[in-house]
Amino acid sequence: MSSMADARTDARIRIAAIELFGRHGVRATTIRQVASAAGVSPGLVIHHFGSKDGLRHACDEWVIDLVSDDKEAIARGDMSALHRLANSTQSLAPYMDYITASLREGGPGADRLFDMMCSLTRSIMEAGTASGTFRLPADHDAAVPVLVALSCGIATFGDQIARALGGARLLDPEIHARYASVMLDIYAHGIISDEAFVEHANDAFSPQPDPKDHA
Amino acid sequence: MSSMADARTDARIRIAAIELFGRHGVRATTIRQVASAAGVSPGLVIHHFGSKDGLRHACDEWVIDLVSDDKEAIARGDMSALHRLANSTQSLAPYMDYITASLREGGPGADRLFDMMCSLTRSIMEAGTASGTFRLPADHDAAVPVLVALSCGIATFGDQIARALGGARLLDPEIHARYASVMLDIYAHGIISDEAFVEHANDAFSPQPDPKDHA
DNA sequence: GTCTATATAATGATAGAC
DNA sequence: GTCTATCATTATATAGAC
Repeated sequence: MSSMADARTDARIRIAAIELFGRHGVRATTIRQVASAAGVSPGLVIHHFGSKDGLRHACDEWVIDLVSDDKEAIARGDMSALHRLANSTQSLAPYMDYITASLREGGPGADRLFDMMCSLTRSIMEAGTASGTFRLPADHDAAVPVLVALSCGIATFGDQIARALGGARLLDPEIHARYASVMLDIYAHGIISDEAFVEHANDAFSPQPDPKDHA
Repeated sequence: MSSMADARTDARIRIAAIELFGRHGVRATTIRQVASAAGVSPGLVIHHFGSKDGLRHACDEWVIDLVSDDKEAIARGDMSALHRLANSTQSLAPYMDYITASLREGGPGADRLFDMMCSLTRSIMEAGTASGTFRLPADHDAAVPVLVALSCGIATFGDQIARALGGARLLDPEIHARYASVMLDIYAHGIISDEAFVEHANDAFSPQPDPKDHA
């Protein structure tokens, strides 16, 4: 249950990798850094995981299992829709940096991870829609990945939000209070108020690729 | 106005860099790749920009100026709020990959770029709120960077959205139509319908850092 | 301004001792 | 299982010719 003092060696390496991959990105993290953080030699990392790519694959699998377990646990419990969302958000929070880093890196592990995030989000949102707490757009298949991408955007660029508010981390109490309030407002009421213009608003989300450069 | 056939050499290098940095990330892109794409030798890239970091800085400055010009042009024109949003979205579309890549890399250029995106977004949203088209949350200082982060999330993870819908690119017509429809729905009506639970919903966006690991 | 050749540093991965 | 030592590759950056 504790950090990684009593964990098996391969688990310690994996924990250190998830931490560093999440913080600096997969590519920017070296095997030496992971080994150092785990308190082992670089050679041992290769011994256990075969290669850096093998290490990343192991991290992907571990996080995918975590999200999967999360989804099943939430499905079993009899919480309210908002409680389900809060539960999964808090449970995944320590790994959102890794999740978004892995998604950015791409590859089969990233795809399966995104799909699993969608699966979790769908089960939460559909249950909440049925109970009247949430209001998922009719096209569930499209709405779910969009919501996941929006949420990953917050996780990826949260530090910039914090800095724009004069802080360092989105989780700093004062910063986070303002963020949560705004986020709730947006998700509860939207930001487009004039319904008369809604039918014309499609253009706003249609960045047609412009063949001409601005050079 | 055309791509980069008739551009000055340093401009060609910068254009190629923005393209490759945006597509594969700054770190994953090598000077050799940029030089090859620009049709010059690796040494010439260094000659013009001093270092890879100098090249990235030049790209940042160029894109910052672009966003700045965009903001001023939009402020001058007498378009509707939705037209303003659509205009800037389309104008920035070819550079969103670079913008998000640079933001992820961090550093002073990234910070100034994010601030400029906020400045553009604020001017659009505040004008639209005044005219009744948009409904920006009361805490503008917090709402604006959140909206920028959400928008950057779509740009960063758009390929995953497309893949989840059976396509390859978010800009593919059928895929994009569904995305735009869902996005408009979310931004027009929100996704939380039960206002009675809104006051308890703060938890849903409060991922309190859990000191315990799941290992 | 542009190129080729090269120095230097860092990284992923291997080999073999303990 | 774990380490040290090392190889091979790749990348940034330099030096100097044209």
